[in-house]
Amino acid sequence: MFRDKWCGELRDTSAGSNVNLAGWVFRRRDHGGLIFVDLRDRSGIVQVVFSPDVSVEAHGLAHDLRSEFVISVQGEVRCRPEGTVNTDIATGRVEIYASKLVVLNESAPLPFTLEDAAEASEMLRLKHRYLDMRRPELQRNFIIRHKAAKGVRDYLDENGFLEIETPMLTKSTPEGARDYLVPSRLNPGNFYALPQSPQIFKQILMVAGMERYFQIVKCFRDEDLRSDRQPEFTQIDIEMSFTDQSEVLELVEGMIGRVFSDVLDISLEKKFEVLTYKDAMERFGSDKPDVRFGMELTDMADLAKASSFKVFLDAIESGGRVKAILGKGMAGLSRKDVDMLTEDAKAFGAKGLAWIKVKGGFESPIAKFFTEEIMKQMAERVKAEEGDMILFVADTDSVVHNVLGRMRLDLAKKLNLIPEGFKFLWVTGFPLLEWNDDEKRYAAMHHPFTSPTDEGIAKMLQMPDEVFGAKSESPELSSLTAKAYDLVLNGYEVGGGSIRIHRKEIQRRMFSLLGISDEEANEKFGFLLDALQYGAPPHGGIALGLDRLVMLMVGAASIREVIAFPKTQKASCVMSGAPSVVDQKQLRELYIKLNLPL
RNA sequence: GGGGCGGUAGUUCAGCUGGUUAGAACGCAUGCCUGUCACGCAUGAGGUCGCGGGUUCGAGUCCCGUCCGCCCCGCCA
Repeated sequence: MFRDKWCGELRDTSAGSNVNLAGWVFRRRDHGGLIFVDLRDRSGIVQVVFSPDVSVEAHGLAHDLRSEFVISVQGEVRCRPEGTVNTDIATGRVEIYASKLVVLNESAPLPFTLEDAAEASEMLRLKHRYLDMRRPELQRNFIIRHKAAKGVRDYLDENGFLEIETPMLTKSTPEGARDYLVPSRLNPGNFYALPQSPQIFKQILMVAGMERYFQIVKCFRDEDLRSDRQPEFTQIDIEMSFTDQSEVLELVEGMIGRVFSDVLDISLEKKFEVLTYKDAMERFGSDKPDVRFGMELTDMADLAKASSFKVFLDAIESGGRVKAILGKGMAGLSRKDVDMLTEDAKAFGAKGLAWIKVKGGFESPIAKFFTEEIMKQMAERVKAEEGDMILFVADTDSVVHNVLGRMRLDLAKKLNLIPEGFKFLWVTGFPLLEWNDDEKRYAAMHHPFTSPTDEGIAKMLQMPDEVFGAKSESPELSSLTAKAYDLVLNGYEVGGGSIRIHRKEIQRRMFSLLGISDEEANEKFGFLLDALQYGAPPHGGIALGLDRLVMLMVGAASIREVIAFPKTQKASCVMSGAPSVVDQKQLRELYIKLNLPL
């Protein structure tokens, strides 16, 4: 036995007792006569004193200790002498007088310091992730991640859910993200796909009468990375039978509430705020708005109409919008600052940015197009006060919302308007379909198994066949709403789900609506369609992004801080070197010939 | 596919309009030190300035290309 106590648990109540500890040398302070070592294990740090008065041998050995040597120590816990207590650490009232020291392993000098003060570059941290993970911050992240996952399991278990595994080697399906493919040796020329989510399998588990399923499971999507997106990530995947939207929301609210209270000791509001997709877009210009602060998008069309500003008038004339946000305290911005804002707006897709400063009257290049009275009403509507600035975008509906939605976030960050805390939000009533202008077809906004609303189903069943697979956008189809819902936390989408289609003929109609022929549907999704004809119960569910949720819980800026071995933006692992070339032999076994670009 | 930022000692960085021997702090090594806790003191070692090419009498610095990392757009049902 190497140890009988953890470093971080020692208090003055243990004074006088003999303990065995094991861990890493965090810091060594060698005074010649006395040597102090901060010994670290996962639980924390405790000071070990090596004195020739206690053990000449241990003291001699301690001279050669270096950072991150692995040692075990036997010694007496003593209260520290008057005036030497360290209030910065939990164990600061005691120290261990070492009677025995064993060096279990030495360590080469580290490529970077483990002290949090000087952060190493992320690449270096990832290359030596085993060192990075020794840092208390990362240890805390993984403890919280573990507790969150455990809270989820406990809660779902108590609510009658069964954790059931689904295959990792599965079938490539059209729609959605790019698949990671795995060649099949036994079936030359054929490939498995790694799951983008267990969607179809969990629906089939409902047909199988499992009624309540969950899984904490890796999913894979071969798309470009972001600070909140990794090619492999973990979902809390949930599906239940005989359910409806409100029951799913209630379940998740309970689960999240439980996790936040268990793990962070934070009690959330019992019911989360609910916004429709339409309201979210109108008010915040985003389907995943951060609602911790206001700065809402304000419609200015009626007032803009009363102006002689052609840009505004044209936008309204052609069915577009004129909306504004309030730039709190931004009237002092220089010409250059405003130019930069305009560049931002253009980068987000706007043709330009109009503005009015409230600065002892109204100051604006477009002031001449407005009466004083109109500008006064505009200012009142966005609650602009002296020193503020009103920012306008006029364009199509989607451009206005996208640009102002992004600027709202950007400016709020710059102006420090976003309060700390956790604000959950449901976004519901998503459109069922999204027109893809490049491919001249509709795509499912959520996924093709999402149920339309009841009215939507009725409409769909009545629509003439010509509507399906239409090559142009149809107002009828665009207005269909889905029984889908997203869970948003502080501006991040942390979950999404829906009530599913459980009747075969509706699923078939859905496929044809998406321009997927009966033949293709049978080939790609035949197993689901088959299953649906044998008494599939009504069902629905949700999937939550565990990585994102934990990232927000620990206050990290990137998902990589809560993943043990994350990948870089080029989806490589700098520690293992994956991905890498493989032997010709391996390729031959798989009947694969490379065709690389020059 | 596109935009932006970065790559100099083991680490974090500085290095101006091109100019002598490329610096600092921390870390590392050796020695001294019995109350430190970012211990202190003394001495010392340590550099392919990401890589390749070009301009120039001369390139860490300018130009072109390329690789890598980060942020964002597109993409992510």
